[in-house]
Amino acid sequence: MPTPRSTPPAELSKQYDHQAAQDRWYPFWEEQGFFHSEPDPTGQRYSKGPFTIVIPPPNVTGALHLGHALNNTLQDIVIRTRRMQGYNTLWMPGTDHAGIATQAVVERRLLEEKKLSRHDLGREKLVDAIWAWKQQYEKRILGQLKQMGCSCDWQRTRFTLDEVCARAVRQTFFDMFKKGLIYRGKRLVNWDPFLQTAVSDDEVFHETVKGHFWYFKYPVIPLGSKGPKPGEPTHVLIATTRPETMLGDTAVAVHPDPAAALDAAEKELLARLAAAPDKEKPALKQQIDDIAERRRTLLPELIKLRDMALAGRQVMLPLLNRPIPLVADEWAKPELGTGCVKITPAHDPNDYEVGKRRDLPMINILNPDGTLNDAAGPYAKLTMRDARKRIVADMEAIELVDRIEDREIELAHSDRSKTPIEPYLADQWFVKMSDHDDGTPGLSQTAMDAVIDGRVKVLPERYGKSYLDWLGEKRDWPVSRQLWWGHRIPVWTKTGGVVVWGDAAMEEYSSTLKRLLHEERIAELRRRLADFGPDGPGSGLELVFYCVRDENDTESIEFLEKHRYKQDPDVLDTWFSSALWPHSTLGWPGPPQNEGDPDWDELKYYYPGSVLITSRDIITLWVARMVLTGLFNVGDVPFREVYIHPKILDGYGETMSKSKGNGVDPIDVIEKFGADSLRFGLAYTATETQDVRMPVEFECPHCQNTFEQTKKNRVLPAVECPKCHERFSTQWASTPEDVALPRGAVTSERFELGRNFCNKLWNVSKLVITNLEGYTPGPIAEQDLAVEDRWLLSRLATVTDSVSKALDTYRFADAARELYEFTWNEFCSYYAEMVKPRLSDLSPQGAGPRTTAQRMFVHALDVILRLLHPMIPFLTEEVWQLLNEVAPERGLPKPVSGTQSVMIAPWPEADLARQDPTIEARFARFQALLMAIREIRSRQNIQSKTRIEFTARCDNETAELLKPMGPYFESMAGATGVAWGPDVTPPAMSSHTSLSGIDLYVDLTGLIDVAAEEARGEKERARLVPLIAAKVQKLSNETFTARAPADVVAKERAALAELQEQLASIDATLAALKKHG
RNA sequence: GGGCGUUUAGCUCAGUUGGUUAGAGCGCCUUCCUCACACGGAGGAGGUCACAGGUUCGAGUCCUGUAACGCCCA
Repeated sequence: MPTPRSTPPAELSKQYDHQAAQDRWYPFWEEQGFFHSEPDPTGQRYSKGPFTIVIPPPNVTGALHLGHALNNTLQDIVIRTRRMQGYNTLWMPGTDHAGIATQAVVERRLLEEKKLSRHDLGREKLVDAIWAWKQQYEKRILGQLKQMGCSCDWQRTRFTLDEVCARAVRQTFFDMFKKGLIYRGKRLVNWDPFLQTAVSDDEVFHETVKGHFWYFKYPVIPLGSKGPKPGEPTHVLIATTRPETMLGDTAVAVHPDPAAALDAAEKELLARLAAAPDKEKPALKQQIDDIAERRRTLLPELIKLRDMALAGRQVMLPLLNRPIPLVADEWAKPELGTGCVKITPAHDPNDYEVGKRRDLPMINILNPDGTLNDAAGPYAKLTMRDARKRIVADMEAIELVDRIEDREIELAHSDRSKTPIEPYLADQWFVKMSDHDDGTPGLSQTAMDAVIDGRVKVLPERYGKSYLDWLGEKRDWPVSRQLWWGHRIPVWTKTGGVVVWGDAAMEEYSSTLKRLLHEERIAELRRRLADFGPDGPGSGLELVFYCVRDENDTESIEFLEKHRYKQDPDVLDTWFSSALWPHSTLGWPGPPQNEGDPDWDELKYYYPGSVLITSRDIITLWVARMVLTGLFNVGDVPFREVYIHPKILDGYGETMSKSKGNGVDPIDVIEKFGADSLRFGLAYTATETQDVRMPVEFECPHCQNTFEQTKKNRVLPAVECPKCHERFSTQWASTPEDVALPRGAVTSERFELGRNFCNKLWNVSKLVITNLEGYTPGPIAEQDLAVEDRWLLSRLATVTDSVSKALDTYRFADAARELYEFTWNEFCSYYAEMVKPRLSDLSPQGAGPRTTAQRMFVHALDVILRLLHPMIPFLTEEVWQLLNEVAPERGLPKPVSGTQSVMIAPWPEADLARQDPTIEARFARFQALLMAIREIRSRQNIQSKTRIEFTARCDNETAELLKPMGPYFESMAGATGVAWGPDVTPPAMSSHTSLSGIDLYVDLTGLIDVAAEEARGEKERARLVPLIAAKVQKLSNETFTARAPADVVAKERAALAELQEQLASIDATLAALKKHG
């Protein structure tokens, strides 16, 4: 593809056309192959070696939002910078299948649109439907990334469910299984009865709902037939918010030392009371009184019950008439409720712990669909809700309900289906995270060590702590999900019926197995069989687990299935495949087996990656797991550095999300402001703090008016523009009339900064380009450099150096701010203005300076473009291509040909030898004087066309420095300097400003507004007098002069002298004005 | 309950190891559509740096406590 033509210079528009640049240059980059990387193991092409980033794969549940835009912009800035710096850069892109989230979205639509459940549809068809969704959103997401300008290696795009990733998942599971790091066990999970799957803790939200506390009496079973012992309670009183769970009760607990527990609770309350603010005191006192009351009324009975528990006594579970033990356990808090608590180990997390401690049976009363199972006896097949009604009624009928209280309850809901969660005991697969029995580090510890010893650096550092805290708990990782969309667990299980264990049975199989399978797998099978003796694991029904490594090992699978082994129906947690992302995408466990698989060399060349850039909410779920699987599978960390960037919040400090309606679609921003503005705006806000607030606004599609998005209007399906009063639709539009309205974009004014900056850069580029007539490339002789040239080269060296350093250390905002300041306030406001006279001097004697000016101007722009390219790639490319036409060879000290694209241009080197503090100081004086003249013009209301004259009283040295700047005062302030030096006489009618070391007088004969001058003088006086007083006091403080460093004291003295000088000269001016007035 | 963070101009944010008179963008006011740019130029107003103590010659910056807000974990 030939290089597309930029717009011809003569036709350059006043405003930067971002759309045209994006359309022109992205395809160009892609087709030139600039995004693609190939391994270069010998280092022939890239002496600096590889620089690798793997994308945090966005999930295919929905389109990208602004948080993704930030994440990917920062990655692109890093990768583009490194590419220009000469690294062999690979940015590995792809998407994540996000099992539960995606399946939930598709299921919900299925239900809404076709009134079908997943069971109506069946596994295969549902999975097909989800794949169709995935195709649609993957395309959308990758399209969004491209519109943002992301320079990913698209040829390598991966998806966490594709063949390459699946192979890695199977191999990892197999290896962990073989090493005994994966096991199956019972665990209480958050069961979503609607979706019929376990959901993780992260997918649960709590909501306060109105509920009740039911007080039930469980009869004590008397000893023998004589009835209760004298003084012994006949009933135990328990309170519950979920009466239906009593069907699964297997004990009632009482505290083992209720007196001590009350004392401890009281002591804690007293301590809190002592420290509490007054307004909280009454409530605490009330609680303390309550404990005293309990000690009198409740404690004797609790002690009796405790003794009965220790004696092994039982109570009768009403309705089911099942004897259950009284147990002594700390979970029963004597300061709360009735002091006794029913224990339902299979349906409550705390009770589950009690059950494990006290070795209680765990009775599951729930079917996966949320109805009760046979364990519920007469209540089987009822829903939980119906069962509750029946049970309460039945308990009342047998007079075992003591009382019912109203109460607010924190009820867990599934984030995916919005239905209440049922705690549910289920078989789950786990990855063992704790250390090994022999004391060697387990998976958690290896990942912790990598951060502790610095093999992985977490930035900003504080996030290393959350990583270590979380891993430090070494909690086993539950990896099964009862879903249909995901990596199926590669374990075949033989259940029920045929009970097979021990060597005899093994013999029966081994001859067949030997023919079919690897030796090591047989050994593994044998070991497992031996481990599972007659008592092991679980109920004894599931006995043999067989893990098949290779999905295509149809022989093994057929063999297993012929012998009535069944594959586990569950799939793996999405994070299991995401954890492998940094090495699976590079072809682990290679070498390649199928045509098109990534070459094994790639892992060797690109792994470990250089940096992972992500946001803080997945440090634990994802980052930690990538580190541990990387170490486990590859033997090395997945990346050297982790950079955590801030989160984007809306104007109210709330997380942006589609469900709140405050989400900003990056595409809306791109359409309105351009991708460059989006990127620059995001980089500008990416500081080291945790959050970025971004006020959100609607844009009316009728009149383009923008107005604030509020908590009220952001949930409306249609909004009326407050200006033109026309209506437009939002993301919530659903009725035909709302949908028919034009859609209003949701953006943020924060991106105006980026747009304005781009426009400024565009225009100064235009200025350069249109002034290059007759340009010839060549070096510049030192003596030909003007003051502003040397100043700019000095600044350019400094800026190049500090921007490079900022980008190296992920200080994106610093880099963006510095480039903004430099480009706008120095390059545009000063250099461009100062170089104009030379450029427009077409006389023969002007030819030399003009040539120098052109070479300088184009060089500076060239460097600025390269420094800004990673942040604003499209605009810089557009201008780069224009420069390639009008000044194909350019640059200092020696011109070189502009590269085919700015994205492959070399990163600017800071020429620190050009830093010149003297010239910068001189320039600063010039700027101060210039601004003072402008200020006088303004306060005297002098027309811009009116020329003025000024006199500067200063020392000879300053005069010599500033005199040569005369022409710039002419061109930039319309002012002529008529006299310079210590002995000048101010004009009779003049306006005066006192600067440090310079008294400026602007001749205002016939112009002066005396009142304005007096006002100004008085104002200055009012400002200076207290400053001087403060300084005098400071310097008369002997401890200050004695203890502060000498240079600080000297500085203060000098400052005081100067202030006093300024005050004196203002006083003189005021006196003169009075005389005239 | 534990951890992390934030609190600086009307709004959104900078402010490096404590050291001149605390900065920017937007908004606001005045003025100018002058041949790169009104998405612009020139000028201006606006802050007891959340609060209370402490360390120090000196605190927006360091320490302690308080309050409000946010995020993560339990």
